[in-house]
Amino acid sequence: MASRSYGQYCGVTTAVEQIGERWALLIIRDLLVGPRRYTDLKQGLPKIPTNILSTRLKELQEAGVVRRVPVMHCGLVYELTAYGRELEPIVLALGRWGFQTMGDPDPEDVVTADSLTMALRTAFRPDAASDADYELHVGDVALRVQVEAAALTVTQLSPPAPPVGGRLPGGEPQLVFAATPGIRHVISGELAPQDAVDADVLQVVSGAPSLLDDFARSFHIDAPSHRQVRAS
Amino acid sequence: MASRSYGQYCGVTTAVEQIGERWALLIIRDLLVGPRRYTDLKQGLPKIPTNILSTRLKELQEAGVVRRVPVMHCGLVYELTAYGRELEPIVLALGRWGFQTMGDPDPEDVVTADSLTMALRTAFRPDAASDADYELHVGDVALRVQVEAAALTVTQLSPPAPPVGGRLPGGEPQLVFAATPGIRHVISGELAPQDAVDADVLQVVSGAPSLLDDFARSFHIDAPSHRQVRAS
DNA sequence: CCGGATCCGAATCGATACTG
DNA sequence: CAGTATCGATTCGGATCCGG
Repeated sequence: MASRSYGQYCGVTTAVEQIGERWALLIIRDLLVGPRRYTDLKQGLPKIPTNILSTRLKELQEAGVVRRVPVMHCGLVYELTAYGRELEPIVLALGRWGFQTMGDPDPEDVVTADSLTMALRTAFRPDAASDADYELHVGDVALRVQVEAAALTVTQLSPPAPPVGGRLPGGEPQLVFAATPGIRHVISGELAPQDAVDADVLQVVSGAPSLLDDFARSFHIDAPSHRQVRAS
Repeated sequence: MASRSYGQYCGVTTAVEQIGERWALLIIRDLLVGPRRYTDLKQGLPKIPTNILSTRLKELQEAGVVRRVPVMHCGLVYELTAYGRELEPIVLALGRWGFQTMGDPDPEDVVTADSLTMALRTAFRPDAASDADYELHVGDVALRVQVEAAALTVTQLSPPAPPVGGRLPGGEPQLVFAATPGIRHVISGELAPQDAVDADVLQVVSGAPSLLDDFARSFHIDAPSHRQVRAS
């Protein structure tokens, strides 16, 4: 295994040796949402081979990033250690960085509940957020998105996952809407919410469409000023 | 190449597809210090195979992270684009994160000028820094480390590299000292500078040893409070 | 169903050699 | 100086299988 060493004595190198292997950071991304079972992770990462998943989980435990916890009612879950949770700002920053060059989705690309949850966290602007209670649908994924006092709470409705805090969201959402991947143009500010509705990128199921403006203010990632040049 | 896709539509996934391949982040780390030639990168990453280096450089250009720039007097350099430079806070945060679990160096581990430069940047605390002018030696690497008005300037003396700003540091350093990798215990606060001198972790070549205390205050990464458990 | 382990072909990585 | 070319060693990906 020393053959995989980068041969340098440096903090960045150490970090990359611990979490730089293929799939590792995506496992961590999902675990940042909450503890997950092996099967949950496999479903959230549809293209990961099962042997890679178990290998990575072992390596991440070895590195002190992930912990294996037995759960009383049949089963066990993987969860981040305190050390692993320190990666949250880094993963969020990486998500913001990558967002800027996201193109259109491949036909085979999926949006999972955990990745969408983290995407909302990357885009959340506490200082610009107004209190609101949304229900967001993207493909098969349904999320309850609650903003209160500059704090974001995301609960997965479908597929259902236990809320992190332990409480289920009460009451009715003020706005229920569905989005296509084109919503990224709304998040980047290139497309106004009303125009997105007109272009069928967003669809209001119930509630006041004007709340979409609040949503767009609360969840925003600036488009890159340096016009990205990409060879196709 | 689509076989290497993670199959998800998500900012983190996009980022990892762009900079998550083996060696990529270490190339970026070195380029964050300044533009580098192919040969410079190869020397800074002694264990990278040359075909991997050229493959990564091509991929990073394709992703808009790196640019290839011809230089007037014979040769060409690679440099980060504006998009690539946005990774600086992420790489620094990763370096701080990884620093916490750095053990002792393998016998074959090396310390390079660029990795040490970035290590100093990760550890730099602008708010706690006092103005000073150091010369630091670690192995074959010699660095001029200047702190002025809460700003850090690192110049590579050996091996010599053109300073980023274009100016060579003037005057004499106030303190010249040599360090072994054990300096990480000083950076983490586990070892007082004086004790480090007594333990031969640090050696003052010239200047007032009391300046080492300023250095330790200016460059600091807290040890993990959550005592890391690592299986050996 | 959960939590993997095993097997095998395909792709990538690593080391060295070589070239304009 | 700035890379290609080659080739064996590893790892990855996809599928199947297995014990609870």
